[in-house]
Amino acid sequence: MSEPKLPPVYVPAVVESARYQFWLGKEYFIAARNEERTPYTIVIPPPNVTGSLHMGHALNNTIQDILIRWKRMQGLDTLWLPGCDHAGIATQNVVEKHLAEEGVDKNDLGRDGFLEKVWEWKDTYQARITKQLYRLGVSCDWSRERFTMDEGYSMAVRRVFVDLYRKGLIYRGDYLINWCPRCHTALSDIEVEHEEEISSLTHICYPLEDSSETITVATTRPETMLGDTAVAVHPEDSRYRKLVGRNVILPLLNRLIPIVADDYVDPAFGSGAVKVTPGHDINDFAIGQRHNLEIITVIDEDAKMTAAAGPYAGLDRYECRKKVVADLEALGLVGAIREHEHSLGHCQRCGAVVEPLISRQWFVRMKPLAEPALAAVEDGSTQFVPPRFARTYQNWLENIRDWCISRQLWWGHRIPAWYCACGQLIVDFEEPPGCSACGGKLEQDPDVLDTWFSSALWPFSTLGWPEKTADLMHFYPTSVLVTAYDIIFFWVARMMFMSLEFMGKVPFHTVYITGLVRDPLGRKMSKSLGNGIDPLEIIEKYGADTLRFTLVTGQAPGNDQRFRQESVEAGRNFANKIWNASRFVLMNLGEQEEAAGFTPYNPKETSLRLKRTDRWILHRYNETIRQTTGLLEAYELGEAARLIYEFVWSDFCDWYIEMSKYSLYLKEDTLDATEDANRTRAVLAYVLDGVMRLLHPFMPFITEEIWQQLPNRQEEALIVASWPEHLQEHFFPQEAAEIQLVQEVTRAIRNLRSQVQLPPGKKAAVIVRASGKTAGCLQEEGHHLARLAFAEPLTIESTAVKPQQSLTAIISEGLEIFLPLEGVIDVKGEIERLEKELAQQQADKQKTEGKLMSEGFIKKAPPEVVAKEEARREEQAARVAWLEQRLQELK
RNA sequence: GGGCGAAUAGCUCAGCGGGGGAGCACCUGCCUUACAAGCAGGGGGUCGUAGGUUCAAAUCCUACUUCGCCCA
Repeated sequence: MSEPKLPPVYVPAVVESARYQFWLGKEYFIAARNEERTPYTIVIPPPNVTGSLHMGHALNNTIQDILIRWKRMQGLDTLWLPGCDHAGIATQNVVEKHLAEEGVDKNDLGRDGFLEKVWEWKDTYQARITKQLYRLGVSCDWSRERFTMDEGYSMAVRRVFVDLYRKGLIYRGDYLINWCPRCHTALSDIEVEHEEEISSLTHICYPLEDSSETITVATTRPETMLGDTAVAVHPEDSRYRKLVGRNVILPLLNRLIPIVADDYVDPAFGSGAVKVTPGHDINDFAIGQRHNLEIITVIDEDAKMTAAAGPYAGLDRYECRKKVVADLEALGLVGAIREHEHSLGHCQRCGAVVEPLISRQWFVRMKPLAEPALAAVEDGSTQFVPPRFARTYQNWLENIRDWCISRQLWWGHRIPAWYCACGQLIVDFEEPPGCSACGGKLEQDPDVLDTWFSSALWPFSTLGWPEKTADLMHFYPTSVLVTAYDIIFFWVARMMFMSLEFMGKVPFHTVYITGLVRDPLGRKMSKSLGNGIDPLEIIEKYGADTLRFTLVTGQAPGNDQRFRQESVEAGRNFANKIWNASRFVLMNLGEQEEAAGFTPYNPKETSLRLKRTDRWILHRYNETIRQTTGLLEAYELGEAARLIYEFVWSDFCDWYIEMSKYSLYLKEDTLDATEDANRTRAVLAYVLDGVMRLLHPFMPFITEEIWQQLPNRQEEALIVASWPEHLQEHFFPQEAAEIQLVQEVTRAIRNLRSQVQLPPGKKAAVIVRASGKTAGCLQEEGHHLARLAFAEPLTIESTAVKPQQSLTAIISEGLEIFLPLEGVIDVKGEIERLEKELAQQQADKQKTEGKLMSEGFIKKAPPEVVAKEEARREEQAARVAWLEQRLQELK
């Protein structure tokens, strides 16, 4: 063995940054755009430039990197396109807050001055995010990095807007929209988050006109009564049928409003009559439309009461609520006030209670766009992984309402619409020189577009659209989109319909949905809770590979995971295990590099005489390749990682490396011994090389680092090395079964030894009763039993008899193990142990027999299953008989 | 009100029709020359409850219970 080249503990910090620079320098991440090769494209879900990356990003980008690195190794023309999102409201809020801390109001800076500050912010944070992604090890093509407000992208946004407008799919009008009084902008329906809250349900009596009767309505928002323009009842409600068509006098303002009949009203709720405020409630707005009701706006953009609220004008909506209730009480018009749970809309970005308001905004007509998007998922052009998320997507698109896309913000894509004092409206890509009707001066719409309007174009506009660039022609449609389930509506669905509308093709064939990364208690990580875990901290402490491995093994597609310190440590231990296994192999190859006669193992043309253990590990390795590749194809990344873990730790480290020591440490200077050692080194090196390949997508840094130290490399870097293939040459089921037997015998001996607390390392005689091929195999591999179970001297005979005082075990019929223990044996303990095993075996045997007695089973189960049960019965019967006999002998 | 998910070892989770696994934790013994971030051995589960389908159910179906999420 040569001097160790590697330290005994893996220190990620030493290798990671240098490795990333190496990959970058060699331009391995840059997509070749080779027309001959099959493209494989992923566009990154662009992180918001609001701040830094969180665990969700770490998970999401790890998954993308695994897919990209795997496909790159498979020889596909891979492109992973990175970039950031300008994140309209979110970024504007963050920068406003930041400026406020410095005592600066955005209005003092003015629109242009403020935007300058936001651009500075964007530059800082995009750079920070990029650095963080570097640390994670992602292999994005940085030469193609995009931003949702860069020049080309902005052009694409304008093209889409103008095109949709000209097709009649974008319109402007006065409708009830969700207004955030804090952010001072309109929001789309999905930017409103509903929360269940307990509030008061106030019953108010409205006096009828020309009568002393009253009709009672129930509301959680008494202040909106100032804007009521009707009272509605259900048409079938006998209590109120005679009142329909009559008027009530709206208290406080003394307006006359009609009683109308509408199916929407639930007769069982409250009093069965509802007040109708078309200006401040979405359902009331709908009723208003059906009955041609007047719309009165009583709350303004600051959530204060308007002049229409008469004496209440200028009051905040909540102060007004109190005052209205008090005034009504003074008039004796308030009935019961009950506690009531109802859901209340909050602004997604700032948490303020959203106010439904009538406002003039721009909308996208959704029906015609939603239909093809639904069809594409219906016919499988785009598939969700796991498939259940397709239903989420469908439900949303099937019930979709028009999309309010204008935002009263400064940061974002300015709406390409210009107005003239003469009333002319011009929508165009570029600013028109003057009014097309009167030649007058034009003014551009001050509003910007919903961020998601531009994000929806990400899969094609990042590739150069509307130009027909070579990238667009080659890399579109993209392959897989990796994202969390919470933005299926915001982003996935919108990319679908925009891509279908403008590219005529789905943007990706697969949508891989991840769960959320939660804190150890299962709570969502959030700034307000302060329970977030910074991925960078984990990377600094444990390394990026460890973080990646932890995240990917902790997840199953679509399921949330908890991020726990213990799991990270398990990942760290695995990295260290890999490191040390590699150390072992490299240390043993060290002197061999200089020595003559080292033949690297080549499965296609080998002169090496493979031994049973070699064939076994090659067989297992081959199986691992097949299964790993299959799991990756099925997007079961966590399962794939666990499978490799199992192979590396158990098969390779615990068994093959341990067994290899026999060949490597034998210092006999014979031709055979030298050949044996050389062959073992070659196989060790071959399998280690393969393991590095299989693990590379998951743990890129450590694998590249180790791989670079392997001798006889054909390729220049692991990142561009080939993905291992399942080889017919490595199909050795016979040897695999034989070594499995050796393992079972080893474990049985170890188990017997530990019964009597024989210290490991202390040699003890073992007698094995075996015959035929089994005996031959154990005889040949006997040296492993001697090394791994300290079975020395070892006797293997078909006629072996149990020594008087000995512990015994049975592996299978005719394969028995005796551990002679002159004077040491604890008879009572041994009887207990055997009785326990006998009970177990008898129970198992009974179960099997029950199955085989059943006629249905014999008739209907597949023959191979029946055969398996029959074999099991034989085995169990033999064991039971054997155990009974041993117990007899002991008693 | 509609939809979805989860319920499996003490904890965190895989598995999703033919005798239930992992990591951590626990018990016992080991500083064995790759690794104590390790090695070897061990204990521990009527797979939420009740029905059903099937020769066969943790796995498929139905209902229910608890928890969580999404939509209205």
